[in-house]
Amino acid sequence: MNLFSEIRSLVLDALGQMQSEGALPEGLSFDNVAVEPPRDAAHGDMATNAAMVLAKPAKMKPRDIAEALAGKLAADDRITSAEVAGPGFLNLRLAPAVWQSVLAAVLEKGTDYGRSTMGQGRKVNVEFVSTNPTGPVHVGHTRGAVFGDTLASLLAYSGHDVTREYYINDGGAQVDVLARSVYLRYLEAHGEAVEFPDGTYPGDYLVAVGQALKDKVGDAYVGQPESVWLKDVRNYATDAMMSLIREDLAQLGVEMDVFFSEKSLYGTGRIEAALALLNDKGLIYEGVLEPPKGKKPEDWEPREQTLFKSTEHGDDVDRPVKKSDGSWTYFAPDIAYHYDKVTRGFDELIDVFGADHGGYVKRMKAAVSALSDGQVPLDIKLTQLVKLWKNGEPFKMSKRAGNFVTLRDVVDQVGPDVTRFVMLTRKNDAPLDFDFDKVLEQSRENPVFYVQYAHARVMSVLRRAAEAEIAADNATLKGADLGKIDHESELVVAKKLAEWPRLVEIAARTHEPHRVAFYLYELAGDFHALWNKGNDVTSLRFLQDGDAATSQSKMALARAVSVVISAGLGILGVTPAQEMR
RNA sequence: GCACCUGUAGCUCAGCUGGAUAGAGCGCUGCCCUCCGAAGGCAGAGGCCAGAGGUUCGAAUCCUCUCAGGUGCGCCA
Repeated sequence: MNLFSEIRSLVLDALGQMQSEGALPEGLSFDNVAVEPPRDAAHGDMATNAAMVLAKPAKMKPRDIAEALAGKLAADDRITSAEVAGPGFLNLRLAPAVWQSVLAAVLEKGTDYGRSTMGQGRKVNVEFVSTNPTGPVHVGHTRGAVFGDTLASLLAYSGHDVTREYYINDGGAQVDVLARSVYLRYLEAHGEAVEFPDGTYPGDYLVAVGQALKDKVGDAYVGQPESVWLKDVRNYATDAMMSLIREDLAQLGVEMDVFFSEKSLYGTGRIEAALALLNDKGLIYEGVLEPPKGKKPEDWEPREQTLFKSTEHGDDVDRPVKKSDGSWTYFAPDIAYHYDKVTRGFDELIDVFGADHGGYVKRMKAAVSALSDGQVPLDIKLTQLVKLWKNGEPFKMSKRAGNFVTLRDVVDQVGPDVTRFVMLTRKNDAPLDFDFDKVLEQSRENPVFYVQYAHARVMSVLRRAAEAEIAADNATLKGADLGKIDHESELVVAKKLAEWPRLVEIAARTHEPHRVAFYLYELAGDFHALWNKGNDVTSLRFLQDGDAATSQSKMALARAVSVVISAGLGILGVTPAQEMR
């Protein structure tokens, strides 16, 4: 139930009537007619721009249309007033019964209130994290992990058929480096003194892998050349890293549906097939790229390479798919991978990258556009850097993990719920400060706390009701007399709840899950405000001494708040607090 | 040099794909606890939405240019 679309339907019906009565010309498009909450609540509950949007095509004065429309709308018993304002806005006020019906809907549908069919079951693939299988997940990837996972949940909640996917970069030179690093740890496990030259991974997390390798193969690889052990060690090490990464993600509550191996694309003809398709479209050629101007690489020399004509699909320059020695660039398997996603029948693709991959956006979009003949949209979301703070200083990690802060470092300190929520307190394309002290602070400044506190307060009320022997189970609250919820301060909260379904659709459409976190903060604020008014105005308290019926009505409102908070936190992957400790 | 992102109150940030007098937290000023948890709430001051043009009934939002910060730019992934 989305109240805003209901009222919009009402407006469109009224406009249709006006047409049939000749008060409005035929053939107008109502697509741009919007019904929104006005920026200033003093203007009313909802506002429509219908008159202004239609004035020009109808060749009428906006105020004339608005006046006529107001007359129609005022006849509906949901509308208590319809006033023309400003250049032609129509401000609507809704009857308390409408807001009470919102509460009833929340209690009836539970956390499914707000669920939308907007996605119409469209298949969406969300690829995220996709960190190299060479070590643990670090904080930068953590933000992408939370963002991607939450976006996936949000899309599922709004009626999409979502697949969460991880692309394992196990096909390039970095996994050879990993293998050599593990080999050194393996030698170390045999008691040899080893040094880690530049370009290897010195992190402590490989110690256990080297030991495990020793336990598995004994001394079979000691003193042997790479040709003997490299392939085996590489496979062994990447498997070990992937299980490490899965554990890290599990700590955050992230579960992938598909792990897709880059390696599986090599030697199977799949890269060749994808490029052959591009070639058939005339988008592959041999050529020489210009050096980047201004910042010329020292050792630049022109070389002929196999290039993808990405400029035909919106890129700035054409991109190489083969190195000058004839081997594939990183881009080539990526093309094949995205082609695979297209052939799996997804209606829409989403990639979540770190900001340092911003340079790949245009070429990836160009590739998908070419491969799907423009049929499958690809949205690429970039997550900006996370800066960690502790005790007022930038937080740096010991060298143990390889000189970076890991997901586990963060989760161990503040827990998965706080980690997830805080990662969404900024929109994805703004940098994020993560302050270990502030995120655990118990104040309004800390949105996690503030939202959880609101939920805990509702739970507290329900517990107290039980102590006072007032029934407060869901069935009872559903049957409560919502007509008693009519004080302006209470209706403010109900109105906020009415916005939830609309917010879900906006957040899903824009691929911006942070909107959910901000909404919950606002909802919590409205609820806390009402709670505090109960200090002065006893009739606003949720529990009314000796009046079970009224208490149950008030608790129905409180319960509705907790339901929507639960639904929102559910999308964010955060567990609602039952009490604050 | 080019591309992408960012620029909104003293500080940290929202701002509904173009709506009305631009919002919140912190900080500042003044209030509210014999009262379901004050871990909270109420009120006030504080703005050239980086700057300049343009598009239209209407711009923080769209277009162009400029300035400032960030991230990248073939033979790494």
